[in-house]
Amino acid sequence: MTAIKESSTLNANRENNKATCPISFVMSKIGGHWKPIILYHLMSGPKRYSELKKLIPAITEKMLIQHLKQMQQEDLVIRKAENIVPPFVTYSLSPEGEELRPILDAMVEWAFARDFFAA
Amino acid sequence: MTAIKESSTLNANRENNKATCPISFVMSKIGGHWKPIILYHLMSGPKRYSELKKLIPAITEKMLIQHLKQMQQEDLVIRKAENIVPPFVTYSLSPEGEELRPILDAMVEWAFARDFFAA
DNA sequence: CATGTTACATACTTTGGGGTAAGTACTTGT
DNA sequence: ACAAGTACTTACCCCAAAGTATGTAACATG
Repeated sequence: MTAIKESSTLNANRENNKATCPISFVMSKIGGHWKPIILYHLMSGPKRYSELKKLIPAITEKMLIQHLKQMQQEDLVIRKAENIVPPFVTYSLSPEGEELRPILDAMVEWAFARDFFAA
Repeated sequence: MTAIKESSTLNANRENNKATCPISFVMSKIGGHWKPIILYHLMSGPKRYSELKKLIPAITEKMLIQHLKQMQQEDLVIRKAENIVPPFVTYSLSPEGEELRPILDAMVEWAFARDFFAA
């Protein structure tokens, strides 16, 4: 989880924005390159780690678990592991994560109302 | 606007995500450190360049115009300049920018429903 | 006993977003 | 003549997020 240098203006700004702008606050939770995509796929139901990998071919395993862990720590997703071998781990939206739906839905709507046309 | 290296996996991924995930598509428009804050302030009405500066003390002038220009190019904000000296430039949400309100409002609501308590 | 499967971990490198600092144009006030 | 105000521009640097590569545990199966 790669420690962050305290006393960098970068991070100071980030923290300040999170504390003073609700939009930035949300962005700090679901922003970045991969979190949106992971959330998007989890919106259609719980998924195995390997399923997410297949659904998001471009993502590296490092990025996938890194963000899953972060979102888990922030109580946005739930990790459920069957104690078997080979492992069987399922990720799903937590109740708090489910409450993101209005936001995510609004985004999807906005995207499709514009020049976004996915397959 | 600092040219971007073609053939970097970083950017290739970004482009791919924008094209395949509506959430990422929206994030590519309103993500980053400053765009959310700028939009947040523009939600309460048109603002002068200098007003935005005062409202967002931590932002540098470079970042402010950079993002204003980007959002202007993407038709999210409108720039209106009176032809006087000293200059008088006003920024406001475009019609397309206004359509972001449901998203932004949902974010604000989510933020306040959680551990976010701004002044 | 070697190979496959699943869900990770970790050291090292790259890169692009953001920060710093300084300068510009044009006019008004003193 | 010089400072002040407004809205920028530009060159240079830094660092944290993302990418690359490789390794691990624990069993199941041929």
